[in-house]
Amino acid sequence: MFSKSCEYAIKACIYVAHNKKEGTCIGIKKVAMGIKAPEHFIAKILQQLAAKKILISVKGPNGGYYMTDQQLALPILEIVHAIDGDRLFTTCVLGLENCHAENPCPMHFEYAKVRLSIKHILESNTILDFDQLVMSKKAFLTMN
Amino acid sequence: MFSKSCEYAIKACIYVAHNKKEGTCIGIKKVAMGIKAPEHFIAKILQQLAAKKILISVKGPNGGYYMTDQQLALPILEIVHAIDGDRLFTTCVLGLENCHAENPCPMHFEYAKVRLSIKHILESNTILDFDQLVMSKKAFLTMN
DNA sequence: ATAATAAAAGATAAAAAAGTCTTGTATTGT
DNA sequence: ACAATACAAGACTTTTTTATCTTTTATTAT
Repeated sequence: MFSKSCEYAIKACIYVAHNKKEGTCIGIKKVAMGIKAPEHFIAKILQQLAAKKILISVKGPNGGYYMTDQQLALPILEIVHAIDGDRLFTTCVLGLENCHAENPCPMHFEYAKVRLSIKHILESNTILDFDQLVMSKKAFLTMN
Repeated sequence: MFSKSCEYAIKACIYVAHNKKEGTCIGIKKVAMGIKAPEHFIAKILQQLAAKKILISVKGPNGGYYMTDQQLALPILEIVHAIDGDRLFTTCVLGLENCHAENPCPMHFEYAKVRLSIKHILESNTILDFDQLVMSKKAFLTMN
């Protein structure tokens, strides 16, 4: 479904979202620990997300990453797009080069519905939504 | 979603299904061409499928693979299971080690529904069903 | 100014997945 | 029996993905 990078990206955003006060940063090391991701790997992902304006980076002592209220309100789909592009919604489930309604693979139409419901999940949930689930311990980013 | 091997496996089964008369085989080369898959790669996949009794292999001249009526009636899910195991239905969409209802990731419950509808597609369509779609040109295994 | 901190960036390495090649073995038509 | 055919099996290579390491640059507190 998602690339490993994208999984980390979603979890990292939720984790950064925990620090809501604007201007207060959370460093890479804490993020990496908090979501159990390799530090240098997550560093690159956060850079990409910052480049796509999904979060804000601050250099220097007490630097790190944070999110504005507007960014917190972004749907999870934005993160997926930033990291994996649109391959999730465009590549054929059976690997056909250019699978579409006029030249469909046997699963095309049935899978199209699945794709829509995935899209709906990613569109209707914001980063803040998932953060609140985690804050209220209704969901988790790691295992206990 | 599926591994490349699994994509090929599904297409190969549908292609082999075209030859319905029991005892009449289709060789690896024809299968590979018919679904545009690398010959040696598809060979291994067909071996795995034969080992799992999803199709039958025949050695020697005029040998190859064929399917019985019972095998034609198998749901696509059987192929997926044979090649990819159950990872599609068990691994967490956000990569958590052991994501379940008591320790769910933020997407767990919503994605569970998606998973069910994927499972439903794979259970309710047999190899023969997809073969008939292809035979009647309502679906394709390659691009035109 | 200087030292400490932390992200940025690029190079490198390890692991996994996908694809290829070679050799072996069974089967069948002649 | 023999040669041709075709699957079987394992080794090997390539590509892609994931992860790590090193150096650079920017920022800030002292």
